[in-house]
Amino acid sequence: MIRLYDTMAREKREFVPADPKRITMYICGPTVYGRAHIGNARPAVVFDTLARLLRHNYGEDSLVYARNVTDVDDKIIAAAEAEGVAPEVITERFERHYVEDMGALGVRDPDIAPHATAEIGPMVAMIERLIATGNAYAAEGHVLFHVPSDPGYGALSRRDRDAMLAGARVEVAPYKRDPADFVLWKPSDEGVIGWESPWGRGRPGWHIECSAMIRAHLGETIDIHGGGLDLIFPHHENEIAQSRCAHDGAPLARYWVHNGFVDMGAEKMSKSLGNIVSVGDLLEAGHKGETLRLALLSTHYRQPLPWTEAGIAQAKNMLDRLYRTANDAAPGDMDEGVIEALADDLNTPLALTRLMAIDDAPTIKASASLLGLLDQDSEGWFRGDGAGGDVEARIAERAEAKARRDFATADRIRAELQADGIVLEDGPEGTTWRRS
RNA sequence: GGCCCGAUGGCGGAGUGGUUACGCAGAGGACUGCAAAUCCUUGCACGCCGGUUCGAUUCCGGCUCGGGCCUCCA
Repeated sequence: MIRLYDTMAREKREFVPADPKRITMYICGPTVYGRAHIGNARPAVVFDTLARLLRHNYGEDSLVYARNVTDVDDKIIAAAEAEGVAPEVITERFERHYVEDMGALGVRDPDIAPHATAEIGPMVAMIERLIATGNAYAAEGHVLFHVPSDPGYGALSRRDRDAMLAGARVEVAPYKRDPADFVLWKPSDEGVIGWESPWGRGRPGWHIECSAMIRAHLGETIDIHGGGLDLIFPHHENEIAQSRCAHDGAPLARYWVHNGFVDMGAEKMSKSLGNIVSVGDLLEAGHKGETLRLALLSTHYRQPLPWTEAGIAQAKNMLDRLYRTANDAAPGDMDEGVIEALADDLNTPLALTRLMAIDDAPTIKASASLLGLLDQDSEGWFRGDGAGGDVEARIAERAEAKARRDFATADRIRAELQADGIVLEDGPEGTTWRRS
């Protein structure tokens, strides 16, 4: 039995899929206009882990996991203009980076990765439907969702109308009937990416993209909808309103799952503050993707995650130990304790603790796969792909020195290799090496 | 200002109405020519003030501090 904390209910609920043979999960994916930072990586890793757990419990083919790519957006348009290139140049470049970076973190590709620009038809259709039901209206080339037309609005974020208006920090556009109304479609100027529509040439608003793609690929009501907790309002609230109103009241998702933030000290990590750490930078700095993944999983997904060098080092040390113990064992049976921890609202810290406590190599190997860890063999982990160079020759040289009890020479060789990041370990079977 | 979330040892972090995990780092020991790895041992905590209770880190209230959202930021 899997339990998940449902943001809508604000409590852990037993997860009961509508159809155990076809579980549907949708995660808000990246807007591809820049390199993914470690905070962007958290939901990708968290929901990848949830997907692994669901597949383990219900069967490999039981899950349909969709993660979209937002490839039409004002920030993309701005980035393209700044570089003087077409938007596709930007979106293709950063989607490629995103896939590479997430791959390095052991994130499997979702089953479906819908692109907003390829789904304009369904979006227009949903907007037309919302106009027909009286939940939306066209004004000055825009189409807006009329929030007061949906009495259920605000249930996920638990805010009432007054609270929303009290804190509004954006000037209300004159064409809005109500200050809370949000854009479904907006006009595109000459030269800006756009599509013909019943309301003129334009482009979709962000929220309608997800609603329409969910409807097109997964259906009217899905089992799990996930994303970062900053998306609760307005993004997910708006998705809920659009989808419910367009689907005769059918709820959009049965479970809402949100991950917490990664923080760098006291400050929120954001591009505007310039204190971001991109996954690419971390990998370039020599950290392995698997280390970053473990660091991301060492805190429960709903808790804020402090991102520090010490935390990365700890994750690396833990993996060293796990790889030593697991050696190159073939996966055996999974540990029930690990499964149970994950099944309790994805308690990855507890699962990791239990993983560390296992002393049977095949069990470690199998259990780690649920967490997306220990995916390579130990030699790959400790030595990497790079050739050992003359390491073996130096080891032989040192063995000769040791044989004649010339420890000064032996220690000098060991120190020289150490300086190159090569650690020697003398064992009963002779000397082995690894990268530090 | 409104809504929401959090506060555990040097760091990370789980969990619990009563004997308080575990990991990383540190210390001591074994092993080693010396190391490394491994094994053994080990110190260190539940933000503050009240309340409920035989008993609270755990439940309730207040406070302080921190974080998030408040119209397109994971």
